Amino acid sequence: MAAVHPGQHKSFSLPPARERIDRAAYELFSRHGVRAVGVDAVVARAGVAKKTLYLYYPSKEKLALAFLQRREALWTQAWLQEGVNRRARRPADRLVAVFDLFDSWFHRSDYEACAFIRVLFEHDDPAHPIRKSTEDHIRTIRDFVRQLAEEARVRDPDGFARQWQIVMMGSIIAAYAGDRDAARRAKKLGVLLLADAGIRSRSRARI
Amino acid sequence: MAAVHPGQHKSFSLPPARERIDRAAYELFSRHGVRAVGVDAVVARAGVAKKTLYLYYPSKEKLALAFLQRREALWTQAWLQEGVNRRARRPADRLVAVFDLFDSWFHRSDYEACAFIRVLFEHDDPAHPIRKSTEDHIRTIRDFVRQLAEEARVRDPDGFARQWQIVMMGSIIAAYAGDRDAARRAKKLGVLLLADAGIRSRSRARI
DNA sequence: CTTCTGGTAGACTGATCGGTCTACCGGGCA
DNA sequence: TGCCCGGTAGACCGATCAGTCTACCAGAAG
Repeated sequence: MAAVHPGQHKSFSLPPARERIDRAAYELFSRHGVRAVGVDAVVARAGVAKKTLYLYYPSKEKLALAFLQRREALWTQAWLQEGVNRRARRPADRLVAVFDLFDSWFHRSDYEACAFIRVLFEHDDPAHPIRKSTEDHIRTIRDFVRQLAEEARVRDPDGFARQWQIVMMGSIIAAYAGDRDAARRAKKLGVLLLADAGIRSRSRARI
Repeated sequence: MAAVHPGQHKSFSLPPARERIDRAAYELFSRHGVRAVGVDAVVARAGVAKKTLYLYYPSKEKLALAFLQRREALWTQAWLQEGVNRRARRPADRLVAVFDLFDSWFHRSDYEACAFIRVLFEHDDPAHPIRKSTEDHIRTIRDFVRQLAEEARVRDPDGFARQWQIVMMGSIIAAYAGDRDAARRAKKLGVLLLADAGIRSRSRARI
C-alpha cells in the first residue's frame, strides 16, 4: 500500500478514466439534459467500461450532481464571472458585460442554453436533490450579480439582482426559442434597470 | 350509417372517452412535461383503455401536439388573454396586467410553470415537430403582446414585445426556482419599459 | 333476435432504462 | 517470476417505455 490517496494516480493527477467520464457527462448533459441521456451513452462517449463509471459514482443521480458542480466551475465561474471581470472594471459595466458575453454565446451554432434551467424543469418535485442543487446553482449566479450590484452602490442589491437575473434567464429562453438577438434586447433592459437605480453605465452610449 | 360525423357522438358532443384522454394528458403533461409521463399514466388517469387512446391518436407525439394546442386554448387564450382584457381597458394597462395575473399564478400551491418552455427544453433538435410547435406557441404569445404594444402606440412594437416576453419568461423561471415574488419584480421592469417607450401606465403609482 | 359500434381489460413485443456481475487483461512492483 | 490493481468488454437483470393485439362486453338499430 503506497502512500498515495485512494483514487489518486501515481502522476498526482486524476485517473484519465474518471476525467473522461466527467467530460463526457458534461458534454451530453449540458446539451440534452440528464433525463434524455442514458448512462450507456455517457459510457460510450467516455470510451470507458460501465463498471468504471459505477466505480466512481454510485448512481446516475450522483453523476448528475457532479455534472452540475462542474457546470458551475466551467460555466458560472470560468466563463461568466471571469468573462465579465475581464471585459470591464467598473461594477456597473461588469453587470452590462453579462449581456455582451451572452450575445456571443447566443450566436454560437452549438448554443445549448442554461443547463441549470434545463435540469430544473426535469424535476417537478421541489424536494428532489437534483432540483435543489439546480436552485442552489441559480442562487449562486444571483449572488454574483448581487455582489456586483452592491459594489455599484445600487439601492436594493437583492431586489436588483433578482430583476437582473429575470432578464438573464428570460433572454436565455428567448434565444433558445429562436431570437438570437435576445442578448441585445436584454442589454437595453439592463441599462434601463441601472438608470432607474441611479447608476450610469459606460455602455449606455453604445446602444 | 346515420348522418352523423365520424367520431361524433349521438348527443352532438365529443365522445366522453376522448375528452377524458385530453383532460388527463393536459393535467399530466402540464405539470411533468411530455417525456416524464408515459402513455400508461395518461391512460390510467383518463380511466380509459390503451387501445382507445390509440384510436384517437396514432402516436404519443400526436397526443403531445394536441396537448400543446389545448394548452394554448386554455392557458394562452382563456386564461392570459381574456384575463388581461378583463382586468384593464387601456392597452398599456393590459400589458402591465399580465404581471398581476402572473402574481396570482406564481402564488398558487400547484404552480406548474410554462408548459411551452418545459417542452421546448425537452427537445434539443430544432427540427423536431414538437419543438417547432412550442416555438410557434411562444410566438403566438408574443404576437398578442405586440398587438397590445401597437395599440399602445409603442415606437418599436416588435422589439418591445420581444423585450416584454423576455421579462415574462424570466419571471416564470425565477418563480419556479423559488422566487414567488418574481411577478412583482417583473412588473417593475415592465413599467420601466413602458416609460422608456414614452407610455405612461396607470399602474405606475401602485407600485 | 342479431348485428354493429365504441369501448374495456390487459397480455404481449421489442427496445431501452439504471444498475450488477463475471471474466479477462496489462503494467508496475516485490 | 508472480501477484495486485485499475481497467475493459459485455452479458445479464428487472423495470418501464411506446405501441399492438386478442377477447370480451353493453347498448342501440334493424
